[in-house]
Amino acid sequence: MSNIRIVLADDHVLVRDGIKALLEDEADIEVIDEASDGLEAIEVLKNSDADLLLVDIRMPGMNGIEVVSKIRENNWPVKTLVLSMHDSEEYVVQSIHAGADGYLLKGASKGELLKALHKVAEGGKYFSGDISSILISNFTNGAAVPKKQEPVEDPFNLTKREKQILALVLQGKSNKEIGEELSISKRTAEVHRFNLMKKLDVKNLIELTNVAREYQLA
Amino acid sequence: MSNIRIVLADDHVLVRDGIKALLEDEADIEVIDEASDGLEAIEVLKNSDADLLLVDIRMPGMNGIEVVSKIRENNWPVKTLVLSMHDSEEYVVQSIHAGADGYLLKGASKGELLKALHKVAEGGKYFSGDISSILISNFTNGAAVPKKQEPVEDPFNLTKREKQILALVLQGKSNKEIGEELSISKRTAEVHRFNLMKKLDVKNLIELTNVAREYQLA
DNA sequence: TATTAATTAAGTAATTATACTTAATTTAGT
DNA sequence: ACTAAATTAAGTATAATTACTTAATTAATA
Repeated sequence: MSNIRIVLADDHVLVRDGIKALLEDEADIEVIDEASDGLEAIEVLKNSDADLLLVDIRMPGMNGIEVVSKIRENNWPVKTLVLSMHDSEEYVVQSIHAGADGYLLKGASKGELLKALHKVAEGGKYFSGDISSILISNFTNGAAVPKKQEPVEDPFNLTKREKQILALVLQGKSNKEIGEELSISKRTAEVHRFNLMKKLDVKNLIELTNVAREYQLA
Repeated sequence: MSNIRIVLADDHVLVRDGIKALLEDEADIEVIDEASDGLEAIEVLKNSDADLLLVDIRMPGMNGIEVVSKIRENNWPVKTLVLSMHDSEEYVVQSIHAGADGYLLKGASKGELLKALHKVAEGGKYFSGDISSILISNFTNGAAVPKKQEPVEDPFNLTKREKQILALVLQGKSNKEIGEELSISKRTAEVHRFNLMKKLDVKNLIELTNVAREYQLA
């Protein structure tokens, strides 16, 4: 197995140096870059082939959780291990939601850090300590429970024909196919599609499907 | 502190008797009633001033989770501790969602049962064993919905880059925008998109979003 | 190191969608 | 019956996607 290439992100030089020192004599771990805040971390990651980002939660500008979110949103092939000086319930849950691969509480030892790094680098998950209680409390107090959305009255003033066309669009049909299905000109279907986009204020199909889903149109 | 008044619900007499025997020499615990299925449990609870329902998941008619749901729905002032002979992820999550105050796995000892009973009776929560991994896995796969969605190993053989492009496509980005974002040619983005469509065997964006959602790709 | 797999990117064409505008017909409501 | 709204459809242009092929350059793995 190859080396684990790590990027360190923490706003305290001392902390970074400390961690580097800890990892110095690990043959299979390599700190290839550092960042002192979230934005810098993003920049660094863009131009690196790091395997893993070891990131502190609390940082100026963009915090660790936001960095993790960004990474996951864009599907960058980097694992993320979040370090926290606080075992706040909030942060743990947020990190998990953001898609972090692991979470280490402040009390973590060197051994635990190494264990976590390896586990995560291999594609696993690592969450330190007894966070089940934290998770459960969050699980039960509704925060993690998806609220059921009430059926919103279509606020877009779609006409019947437009709804009809929308349904077909959402089935992946092309304007030509829609035209054939409804026995109208393909150009007419185009117009309807155009008007739909305008009314729903979207600029592409993806947004259209999202809005349609959200408002349960069609 | 007053006694803990318990109602036992389990379809096996033997199990009920066993638990009663276990609790017999506990001064502060009192089994005030029993039920052999879910419906009976509901009836019994209506006409009692029990503090806690100790209920098995698997029961004829109405199962333990449904009973818990009913109790929570109607806001009856009874704590609920769910007993499970199976440590299925499914049940744990469902129980928590239903609003159970505690969950005991089959491996639980007498000591653990007592601990759980006291904790729950006091208004706390008790979840046995290491269910944090269960919770996390359920927590992370999107909504904390108790739907049984197997952790389908992406059967499409998408490469890292392809997953990355997929994420951007699903954000409604055009090939040009994707190219700019990843600092590659728009033509390259086109190729990736083309390969994605082929691999996922879809013929338009709509199907792509559906498949991606279904398999939780990206 | 050898070899496969992944990423990159250009070429060529055909098809589709986007972004409007204008305007002729239906339909529907008052 | 009158009017507004809805449906129809064409014109014009640009942009984007689809559907391939070929092929060079990295990475990863055996």
